Amino acid sequence: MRIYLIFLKFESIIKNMSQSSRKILTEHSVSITNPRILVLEALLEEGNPITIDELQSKLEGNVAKSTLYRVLNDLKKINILNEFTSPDNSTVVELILEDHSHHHHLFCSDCGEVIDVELSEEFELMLTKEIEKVQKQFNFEIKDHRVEMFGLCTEECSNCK
Amino acid sequence: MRIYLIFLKFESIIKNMSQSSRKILTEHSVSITNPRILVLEALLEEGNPITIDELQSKLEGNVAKSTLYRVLNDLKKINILNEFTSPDNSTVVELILEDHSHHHHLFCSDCGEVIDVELSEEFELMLTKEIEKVQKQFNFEIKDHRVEMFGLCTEECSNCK
DNA sequence: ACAATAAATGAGAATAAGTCTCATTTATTA
DNA sequence: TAATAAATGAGACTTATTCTCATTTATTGT
Repeated sequence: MRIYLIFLKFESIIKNMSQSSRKILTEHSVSITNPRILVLEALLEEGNPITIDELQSKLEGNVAKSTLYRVLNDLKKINILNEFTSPDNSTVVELILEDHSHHHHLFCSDCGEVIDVELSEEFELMLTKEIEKVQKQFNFEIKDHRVEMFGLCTEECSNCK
Repeated sequence: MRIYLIFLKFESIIKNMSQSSRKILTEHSVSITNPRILVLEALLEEGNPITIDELQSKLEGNVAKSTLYRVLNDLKKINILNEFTSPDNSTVVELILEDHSHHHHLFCSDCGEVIDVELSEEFELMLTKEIEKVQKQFNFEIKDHRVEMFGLCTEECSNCK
């Protein structure tokens, strides 16, 4: 009975992933296709920034390479995908979910993991003020910003294998 | 006479570039070769982050492509070159000079220019505190950080063409 | 200053990430 | 459900970067 309940819960998570994916696509008036659902599911399941390589292996050959890149570009176009480069020069990709607020990135130079980090409101406020100064100084209109932190996970770090 | 003095000054800047380049190489016990001097001179002359493409055209074919990449890797190894990727995915490179203090980057999504930005001491202090918190939270040893700002230069911006 | 040795270079081949093409398949809509 | 437009897969193509190897250049000890 217990196991059955766990199974039900698990199944509903899977179902939700697929439903969330579909919802995301319709909300952005993008046609619902299998590769798009698979890519979105993989990204939702990961829930963290992920390299293209990792994404490709998650997809287990179910989406052609050309299609994968096309789908990622589609997601970028509707502004729900963030793409950046890790210090070891691999392309990292992550879904921008409404409920996942503004965040920054922590890179482990050892295992390559990328971790989402939220900084204090107090800090963000101060950063906003700094950015205003920079805008004036350089006559820029700053649209976005990001703090990147580089380091090493220590032995006990649960985020790294 | 005036022109001659200007010429002398100009010549001494050039001479200094070459001498600085040599100094940098000897200080890091890296053998002094023509391509290395040419690349260092180009980077010193630029004084700002520069894309590989721009660097290549500055070198006017005087350094082979393979050598250019090798020299850049040499400079990275001795920790005097910083490499990162701009939002439009081109590789950007910049010399780390002792006198050029800790700084951040401002990217123009329009013209692609990358500008070095220093933020206030007050802000850096606060960021350091935030980073300490992150270190504890994720059991990380954070070695470096960087604030990236993305935006558009306005029409009057002197940094963009 | 010079010869011997080790290191660096140039040219182009090799690799890998990402894009493009085009014939086929799939989704949308009327 | 058929017609049409859009998306896909397979692999060719492009471009950034690395690698290879024969030749050139720098370094070192004499």
